[in-house]
Amino acid sequence: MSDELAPSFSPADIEAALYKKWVAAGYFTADSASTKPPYTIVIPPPNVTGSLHIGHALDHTLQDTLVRMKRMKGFETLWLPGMDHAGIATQNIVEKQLAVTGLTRQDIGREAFVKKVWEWKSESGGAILDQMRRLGDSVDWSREAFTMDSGLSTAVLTIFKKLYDQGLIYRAERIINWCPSCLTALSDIEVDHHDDAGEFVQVRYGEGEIQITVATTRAETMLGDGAVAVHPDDMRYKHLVGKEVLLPLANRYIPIIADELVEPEFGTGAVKVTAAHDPHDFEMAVRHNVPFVIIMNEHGVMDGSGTRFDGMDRFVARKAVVEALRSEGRIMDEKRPYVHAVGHCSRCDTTIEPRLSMQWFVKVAPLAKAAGDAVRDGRVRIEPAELAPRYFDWIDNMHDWCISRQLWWGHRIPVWYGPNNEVVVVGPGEFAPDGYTQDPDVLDTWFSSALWPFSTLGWPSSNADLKKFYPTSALVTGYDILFFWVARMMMFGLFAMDGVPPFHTIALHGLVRDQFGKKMSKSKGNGVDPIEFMDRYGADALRFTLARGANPGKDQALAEDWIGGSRNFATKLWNATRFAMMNGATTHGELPALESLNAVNKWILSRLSATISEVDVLLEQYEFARACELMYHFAWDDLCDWYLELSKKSFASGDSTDTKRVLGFVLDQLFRLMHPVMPFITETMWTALTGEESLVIAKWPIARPEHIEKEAEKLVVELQEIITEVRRFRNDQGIKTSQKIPARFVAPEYIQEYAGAMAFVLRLELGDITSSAHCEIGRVRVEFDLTQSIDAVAERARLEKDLSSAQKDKQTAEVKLNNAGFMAKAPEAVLVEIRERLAKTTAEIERITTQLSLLPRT
RNA sequence: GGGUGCUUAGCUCAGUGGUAGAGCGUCUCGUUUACACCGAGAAUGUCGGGGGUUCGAAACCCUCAGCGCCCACCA
Repeated sequence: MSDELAPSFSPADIEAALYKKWVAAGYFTADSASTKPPYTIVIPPPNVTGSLHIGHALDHTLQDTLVRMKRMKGFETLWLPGMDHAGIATQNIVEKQLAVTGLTRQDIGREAFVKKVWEWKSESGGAILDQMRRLGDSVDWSREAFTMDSGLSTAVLTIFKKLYDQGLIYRAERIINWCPSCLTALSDIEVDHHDDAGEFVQVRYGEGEIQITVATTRAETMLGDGAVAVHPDDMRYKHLVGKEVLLPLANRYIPIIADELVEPEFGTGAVKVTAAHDPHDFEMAVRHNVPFVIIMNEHGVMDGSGTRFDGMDRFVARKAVVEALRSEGRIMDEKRPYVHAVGHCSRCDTTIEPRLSMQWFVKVAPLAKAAGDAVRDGRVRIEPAELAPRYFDWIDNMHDWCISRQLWWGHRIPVWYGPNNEVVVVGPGEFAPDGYTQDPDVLDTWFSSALWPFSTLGWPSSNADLKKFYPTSALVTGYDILFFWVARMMMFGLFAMDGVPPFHTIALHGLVRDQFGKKMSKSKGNGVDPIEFMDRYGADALRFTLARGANPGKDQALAEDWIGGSRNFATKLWNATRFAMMNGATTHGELPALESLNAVNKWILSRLSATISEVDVLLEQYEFARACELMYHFAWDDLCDWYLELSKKSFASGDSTDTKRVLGFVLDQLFRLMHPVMPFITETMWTALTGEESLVIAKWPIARPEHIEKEAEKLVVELQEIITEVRRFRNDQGIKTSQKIPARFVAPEYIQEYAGAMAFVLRLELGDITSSAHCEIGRVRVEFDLTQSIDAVAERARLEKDLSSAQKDKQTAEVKLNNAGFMAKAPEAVLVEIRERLAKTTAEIERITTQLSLLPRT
């Protein structure tokens, strides 16, 4: 125990030292044999860029806040940290690095490439871990990094086989989203739709008797047309159905079919059917036996149409095809630009090409039903509830999930093919027969991520961890990955764990925006760097800022000023604690009997208890912003601005035994309460104050109902009003705060008792004086002996302002009381309040008017 | 196209029926025995527009306008 705190603190120093101390003491390590109730929290896989993103800083701040609180409440807490994040982003980064040496992944081969990714990943992953530790995360990192070739791999094999055996995984040739740049299939949510200025051209097919005009935005795909479709009831085209029409440029004859899917109102009412390059067309083609003509390769280059367009890029071909058609006089109409939604790869923004190919899919219907029901029937809560409709909307209308990716970085699909197209799905510990070859594709990263809540606990083997910590208590994450990750964990959790959902609560927070509420982006350069802010303001300041801005499900704007404000708050607390300790604040000994305390001490205890109970409720409801707001105002306003000020007199006069003990108690409790949001500085101050081991393992503060003291609160509010009024008077009179004024309180006994304390704060010298000026606040009159006469103009202005505000208040009260409807229907409590207001304002007006009349004319 | 959210002080945002709030910024004063990363005081809003419900609306309902986000295989 150090007897005093340094005049200033260095965040970097205390952060590094304390983190080491906490880890060494084993505070963060969960023990599945413990008998405490479990509190498990799932945290998202960190990103792969090698540096802490502000969004992750927010994630981890909120998660760690909950974990620290729960730990103090006596729970056995466990984080489920994720380090495994396969997929395109990682692969792209390493491929780019490789490209610097002039090589491609094909050049060095699959094995060498994967090894290279691992090397890079452990490096960047390690960097992120260090950065999160700096933030103060109390993650049990001994469970970190379930890797591709350890526990998670077994889990992937197990669930793949289980799904396959139940017919929930299948392989099929379908139209999928293909990125010609990443060269892989993508799931629906990896495709972003945004408006592009394209073209919309009407092309006349056929010759002579049999002609029909179709409309398209992708003219080049006509080379792969297998039919033209119209609506069955469309009278314009009824006579053509069943006939064959000449396909220009390709010089083939294709049938005209009728299908309900066609909108007669749209375009010309006739649609070209390109079975292999459009999902809609694919559906119709299956129904009508239209052939699949593939005319483009995986790079988006025309290939296989047997025309002169082969070898052209798809966009070049589009222009060329339109030109060729124009020269044949077949373009009947064209709109350019034609703005319409086009799919883009969410990673590289390349325009998605729908492509017919053989892929693996998860049949989601039964899984999604279960995942929706778990929330519908209340077994899983989504916080805030407003976001639940978004979840239902998505999960109830989900298409089958394409899980194969043509990448090298990820879990290999555990399927082997025999020489005669035999298919063997390989489970854990199983092997395919000799001569079989494994599917070259890997699984979508969210496939393995979906296993997180139970695979990290050792599933599929049943052990103590899994029994104790599943289902998890909470998932705290941004709403942006509700579909990517959350919904998929729900589906797989329910499936693998016999219908038990993976979490009790899904708490969704918003995203961090820039200071003007705009989305952060690299191209705009408005991103913020959490590391830089921690360097400059400390981890506590960053954490408190993020927590203070976190309203459930709502985005928060973040600027450097905000963090500076939190740092100021930390400094304020530091100085207040230093002052308290210099004046002998202590946590030793019994708290004095309540009845024996003065009103100021009673008041601060009452405020403390109220704050504790409100903060506790708010944190349990994931209302971080409101909780922080209460702590902030209790600490700064109630404690620093009023309690410490009002206590200075007793410290100065040496009559402060009660106050020392009460102050020590309040600080002790406040630090416990704030520890989850400002772990480092509270730990430092608390251990200095109490001499005890650590706040991490201290008990969470409990509100004491017996400390709630309405009378004391009322009295202190009165004292505050008096002090504020005298300060106003001094200010308006231009009297320096440092100048002492002889004064006297004319007040009821219960106020008079605090005259000394107030005089100390107000720099008044109490004594028998000749009054030359005074202030009146309700029943209290403060008289001053001013050496010079008062500034009557300033005083008149002050009083007139008070008068007009009192008159306004009186008027609104009168209007209400004269309103028959109000008198008849307003509740009694409101009536009483308004009557009191009327009485009070009436007295005020009388008092001020008298004072004004006594002022010398100027 | 379908959802959904927002619009409150200069800026960013709280506020789910009873006299409009916070942080930052602004103005004035001030180094008094914790703190200038401070203290004291002050200014600032027909709560997006228009209707309605109510004794009473920033809040509830309708409508219009603007902004944002999510979802969407209309060629």
